[in-house]
Amino acid sequence: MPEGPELHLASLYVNNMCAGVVFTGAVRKSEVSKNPDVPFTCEAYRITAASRGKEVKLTLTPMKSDDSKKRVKAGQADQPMEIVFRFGMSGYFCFTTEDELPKHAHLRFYSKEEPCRVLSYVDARRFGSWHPDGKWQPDRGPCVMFEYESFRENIVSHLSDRAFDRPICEVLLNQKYFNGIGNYLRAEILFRLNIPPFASARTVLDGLQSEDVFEDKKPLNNEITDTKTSDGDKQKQGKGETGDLLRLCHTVPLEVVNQGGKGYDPQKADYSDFQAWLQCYYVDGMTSIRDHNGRTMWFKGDPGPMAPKDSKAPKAKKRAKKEDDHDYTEEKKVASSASKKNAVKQETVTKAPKKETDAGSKEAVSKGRKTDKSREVNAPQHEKKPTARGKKNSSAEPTTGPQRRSERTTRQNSK
DNA sequence: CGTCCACGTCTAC
DNA sequence: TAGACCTGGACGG
Repeated sequence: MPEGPELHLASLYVNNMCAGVVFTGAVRKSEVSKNPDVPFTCEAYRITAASRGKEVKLTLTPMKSDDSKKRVKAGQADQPMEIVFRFGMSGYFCFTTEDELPKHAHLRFYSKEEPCRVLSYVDARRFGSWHPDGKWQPDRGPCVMFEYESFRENIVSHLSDRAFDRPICEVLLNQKYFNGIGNYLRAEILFRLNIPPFASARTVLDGLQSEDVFEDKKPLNNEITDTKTSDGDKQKQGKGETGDLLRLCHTVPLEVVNQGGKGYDPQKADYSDFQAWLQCYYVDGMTSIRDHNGRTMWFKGDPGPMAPKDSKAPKAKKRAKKEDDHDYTEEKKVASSASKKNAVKQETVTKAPKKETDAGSKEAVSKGRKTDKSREVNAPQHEKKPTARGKKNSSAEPTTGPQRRSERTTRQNSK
């Protein structure tokens, strides 16, 4: 759910769902949350939202009342309050009736309706946070989607920063420069330009200008153009019709925003559109290894010179999840309508069968459970292919559906 | 039932 | 550069 596009869609969701809605009372926090209390109580207020990179800001605005001039009741807010949210791995906003409150609704705003509805910040894993100070996190850079010019300028003018000493795929997750880019976006962006994920960031970015020379070019074109125009070595990416790396850090997230979350029918909201949109992340036939921070990097072809030498390949499972959680597409609609859970889309990545090279034995993974990341998995050196696991359906390709992208499992071995 | 994995930061050796 | 912080879904036994 939460990379720049999802945070922005969340802000649109709040603005759509809460337009015209009057909220009242105190802002309530769940017992279990360690985030700060939000000291705001008001007889009547409205809520609006805005996003910047991977943050969303809610503005609570007190409404004027006849007696507002006279005396605001003690403890009642008369000034707007702003709260900045970061979504962690599982945060999202949801507007429901009180009895439909989802599990893990950690911060709640109650409407004045009867029966009332509640705008909730929901976060199962609780990695997300909110900050009543109302400030965008100071060290985060300009939004890749909506502050494009300053985003470019910020990078071009700081290329000497040691932060760019690292592989481009790791720098893309540095929010000081790429506010809004996350794990699926970095894979999609690098894949489209055929940039080895572990190529030096500075080398890849060197020479790019603050001004986007593709500015008035046509928006984008999904062709993968594997034209591979790279005869020479100096592949200064950026040719072709898509634009340079920085431009894609802007346009690719916007493609997700423009999908609006998915189909036209909010009730059916499933994630097949999003899955169909993915060209690399978690896509069958692609390769994946863990970067130096233990995050899985999906790509195709040459990993690049700075690839972790010991590099481990992530397991290889199946996948039938939903990428884009939460359907922020619904325009306002009565929250009470029955929403049936339609079956979730299944299908998916069956790992390509491969010969499992690993010796199996080797040093046992003595460290037991670690944490979210950094699992030591012996990687078959040559082709690190995730081991195959059972395959489910999906074998035959429906004549109609585009399904999993590129069935061209062309294994373009690097060498 | 147990293991592995997940759209992200944070902070402590 | 490791953990820490969390819950839950998909699989495997």
